[in-house]
Amino acid sequence: MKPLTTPDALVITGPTGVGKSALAVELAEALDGEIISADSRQVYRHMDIGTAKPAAELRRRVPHHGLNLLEPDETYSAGRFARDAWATIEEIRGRRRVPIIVGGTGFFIRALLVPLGPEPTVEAERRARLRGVLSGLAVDELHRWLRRLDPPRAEQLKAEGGRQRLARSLEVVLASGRSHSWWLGQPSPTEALNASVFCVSLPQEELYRRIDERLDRMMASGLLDEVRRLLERFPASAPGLQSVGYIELIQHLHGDCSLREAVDAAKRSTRRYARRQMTWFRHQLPGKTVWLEGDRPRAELLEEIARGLAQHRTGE
RNA sequence: GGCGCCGUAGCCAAGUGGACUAAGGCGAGGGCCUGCAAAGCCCUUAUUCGUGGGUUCGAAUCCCACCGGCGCCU
Repeated sequence: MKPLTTPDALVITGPTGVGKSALAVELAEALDGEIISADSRQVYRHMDIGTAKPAAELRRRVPHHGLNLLEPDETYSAGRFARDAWATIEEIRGRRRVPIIVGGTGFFIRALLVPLGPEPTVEAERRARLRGVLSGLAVDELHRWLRRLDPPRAEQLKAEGGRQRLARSLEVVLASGRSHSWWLGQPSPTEALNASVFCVSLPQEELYRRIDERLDRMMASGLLDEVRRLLERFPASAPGLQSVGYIELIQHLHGDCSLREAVDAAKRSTRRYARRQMTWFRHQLPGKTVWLEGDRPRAELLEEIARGLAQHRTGE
């Protein structure tokens, strides 16, 4: 019997430190799959320890895609991720293998599940100039401009907009001559990925414990040296370096705090990040997402995933 | 034993009689999200100022006692 709705891919997500990478590799081995990373930091080269990039040993066992795409001074985006991931998914399917998307960047994953709309094309130079101008404006100024150029969007962002989203909306209007609201109303040119989504979670206390331990391990593995080497080649303001762990250690290397303080701060930031991820997952992941308890034995998790897949097949 | 200083939220801390129905920071918790997402944002968090009395129209603020901490003296 040919399944009616075989998923085109699997998605394994969850907060940082729950153990997605190792689980994904075992899953890939069991399913004859390949892994696509959905992680906004692991796309950067030279940032291995602090981004908890899957170890060489894991990468030898299963092909990993989406890692080491950029230099730390380059920027990536959800849209670009979706395009890259789609291309890779098709390649993997062409090999008659199973694409397994693994990562904690919720927005990237959602860009696959709920495709982003069309985007105005802007030449890089013009866009950079626009961003430069917009970044010089105060938040309320941005909001005033948006209210004039795209009232509905200004209304949406009003309460809790934030400069980045306000600037994005203005950039779209200014570059395309059409309001961001208009763009948001356009149907998406790409189809939604038909995937079974699994989210691994852990009781908060346990997750925090693992995060702290992992940071100590990162330090023992030479995270400080990694950061030092990065600073020799890139400015501290490079997009890739705006990452949990790196920010704090850079502060220490700049002499702003002791190493101990930096490590403690890095642990706190990671915990806060994990918390934000959980909030996002709770509300933004599809309703049919299967939640897995990360402290259960891996074999049980694999079984549960298999059950989830069977359910997906029967169309449930 | 005597003298002095201090005691405000989980932590740090402002306020030293009336707009305090007690700043701010950290931490913690919750939330937002259509191309920077490990980003960018929003909200909540002391019915009460060590305890008990007193003075006063009014006290975190003044007085007394006690408790706790710190320092100095003997």
